[in-house]
Amino acid sequence: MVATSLTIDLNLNPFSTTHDDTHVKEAGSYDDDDDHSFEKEVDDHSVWDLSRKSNENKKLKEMLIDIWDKYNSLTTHVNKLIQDKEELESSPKKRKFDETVQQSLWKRPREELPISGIKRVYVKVDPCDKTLVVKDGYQWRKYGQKVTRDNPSPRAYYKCSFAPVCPVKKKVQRSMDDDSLLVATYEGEHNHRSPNEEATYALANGREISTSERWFDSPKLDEVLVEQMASYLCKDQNFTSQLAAAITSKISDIDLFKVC
DNA sequence: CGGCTTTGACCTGCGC
DNA sequence: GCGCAGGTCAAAGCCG
Repeated sequence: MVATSLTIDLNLNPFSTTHDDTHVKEAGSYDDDDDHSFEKEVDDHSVWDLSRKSNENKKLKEMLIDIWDKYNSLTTHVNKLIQDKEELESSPKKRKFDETVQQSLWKRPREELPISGIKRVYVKVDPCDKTLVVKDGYQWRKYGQKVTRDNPSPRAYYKCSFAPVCPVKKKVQRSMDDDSLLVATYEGEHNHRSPNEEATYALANGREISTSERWFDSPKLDEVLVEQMASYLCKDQNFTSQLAAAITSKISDIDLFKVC
């Protein structure tokens, strides 16, 4: 597993960074009778500061994209590991049973299944939560629910909201062995970006996503994205310590201005 | 009012 | 051909 770490120079305080020092000194050495020169210098400083922040903003956006890519690849990797582990732990008899079920599920012999067309994803959920919802970034429309013979838990059938343009279907059913595990089976490949990827893409291009450009216009999307990013960043001690330092520095500077 | 979920009915494939 | 089981349809109801 690859450990991910961030080194972020937030530069939240425009007067505290090393390359700002000379500028602050110059600004502080003006005579009172040179008002115009001082104003011009303040304007220059604002423009320069704006430009610098704009560059930092751009860098942060690039980092956000990178983080999101890493998050996606890690999720895929974890799912694969869980799947491998389950296969190893299951007895030969059970494995044979699973294959029989898998074949009957899709009404096609296993060897005829497209290798990348069908994939299973295991999602840990609260056992008390009886809803068959797997949050995967895409929007789904439920079109059926059925209790199957081999599992007392009902199976939910979903189509991608962009059907018939997008042919992807998914089935969600609680695992027989583990009540807190949902098994999502995907059929087909999305022929569009996920709403999360769409948001990240738009962010990277430095523009808002217009309603017509969004694959779907859900206010929950931003919320989910922000939560995921916040959760990811909070796990990085380097980031949190630098953030704390930057905030402390900013607060002390504000206090300093008040005194002046 | 539009979009989504629910749920019973119907369709389809497979084994006997 | 029949019965069974999984998969899909579509009308009704719900909700924001």
